[in-house]
Amino acid sequence: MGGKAGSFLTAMPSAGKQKTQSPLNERLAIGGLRFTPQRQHVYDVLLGRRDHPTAEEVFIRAKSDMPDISMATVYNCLTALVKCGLVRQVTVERGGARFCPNMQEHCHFYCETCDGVFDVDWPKAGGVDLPRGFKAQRYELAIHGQCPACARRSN
Amino acid sequence: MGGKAGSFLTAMPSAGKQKTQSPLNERLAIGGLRFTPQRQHVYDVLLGRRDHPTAEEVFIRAKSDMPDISMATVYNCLTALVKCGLVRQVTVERGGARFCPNMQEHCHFYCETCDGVFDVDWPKAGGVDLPRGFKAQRYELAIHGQCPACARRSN
DNA sequence: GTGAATGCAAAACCTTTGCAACTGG
DNA sequence: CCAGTTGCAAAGGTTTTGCATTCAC
Repeated sequence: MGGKAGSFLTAMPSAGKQKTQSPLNERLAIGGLRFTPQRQHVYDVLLGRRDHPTAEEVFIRAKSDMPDISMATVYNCLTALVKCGLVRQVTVERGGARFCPNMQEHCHFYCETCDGVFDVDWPKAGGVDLPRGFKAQRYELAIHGQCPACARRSN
Repeated sequence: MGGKAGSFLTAMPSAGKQKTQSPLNERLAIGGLRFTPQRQHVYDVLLGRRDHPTAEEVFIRAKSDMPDISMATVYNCLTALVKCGLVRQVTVERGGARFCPNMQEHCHFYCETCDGVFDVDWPKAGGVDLPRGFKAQRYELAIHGQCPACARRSN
C-alpha cells in the first residue's frame, strides 16, 4: 500500500544506461516489431530499476524524460518487450501487473506485509510430473510470505 | 447446479443438497464470519464444477438458483471462503481471478491456446533456497503450455 | 510509400465501496 | 439486539480500443 514497495535484491551487475541498443533492436525485428525511441526508453526505465514496477510506475518514470509519452504507448511498449522475450510480466493478486527485465531463471517472492516483490534464485525450474499430453513451455513459481525486514518488525 | 441442464454428467459423486453444511459452518465461525445461504450456495456452485470459474461465472451459475444474489455478494462470499481456507484464489495473467475449491497441494496448468486451467499434482511444494530472513507461507506454481487437446490439434 | 506505432480520449473490464434494509447468533 | 451481511448502484483502478497523425523501414 502506501509504502514504497521497494524491493532490492541480490546484487545484480545491472549497470545503468548501456548504449547497446543492439539487442532490443534485433529482438524487436525478429518479432516483426519496429524499433522506436519509446520502446527503447521504456526498456531503459525497466533496466534502470531493479524493483518490479507496475505499468503506471513505468509510465511516471518514463514521462519524466519523455514528457509526451502516453499510457497507451507504455502498455504497447511493455507488451512488445514481453513478446520479444526481454521482459517478464509478473501477475500479482492485488493491483496491476508488474514488469521485470530479469530473464534469468528465477521466481518471485511476494511480501504479504509490504507488498514488495523480490527475485529469488530458482535454478531447477520444472521438476513436475505432468500428465501425459501436457506440454509445458514456462514455469512460474510465486512464494508468498514475509521479507526479512517485515519478518523482523513483526517479531 | 439444480435440475437445469441435466443431460450429461450426472457423474458428480457429490450428490445434491447434502446436509453436511457442517464444515462451512464451522470454518466460517472460526474466522468470526457468519453462515449465510448465499455463502453456502456459492460454495456449492464451486464444488459442483471442477473447472476454475471466474467471479462472474460463479455469479451466473449462482444466480440461476438464487435469482436475487448480487455480484457484490458473490465477491463477498468468495472472499469469505478464501479467508476460511475452503477455496483458493487463482490469479491469471489475463482476465479476472479464478476460484478453486481443491485445497490439496497442487499447482495449475494454463493452456495458452484454449485458456483452460487444469489442476496438476505437486507434492513437493517448496524446495527453494530462500535467502536468509525470508519466511515463506505459501507456494504457488503456475505452468504455462498446451493442454493435450490443443497440443494434438496443433500438430 | 506504407503499414505500424504514437497520443489522446473514451470505453471496457474487474473489483470495491457506500448505504439502507435485513438477518444470523 | 446488534454487528455482520445483503442488494443495489455508483465509484475506483487497470487495461484496451478507435482514430487521426506521425514515423520507421
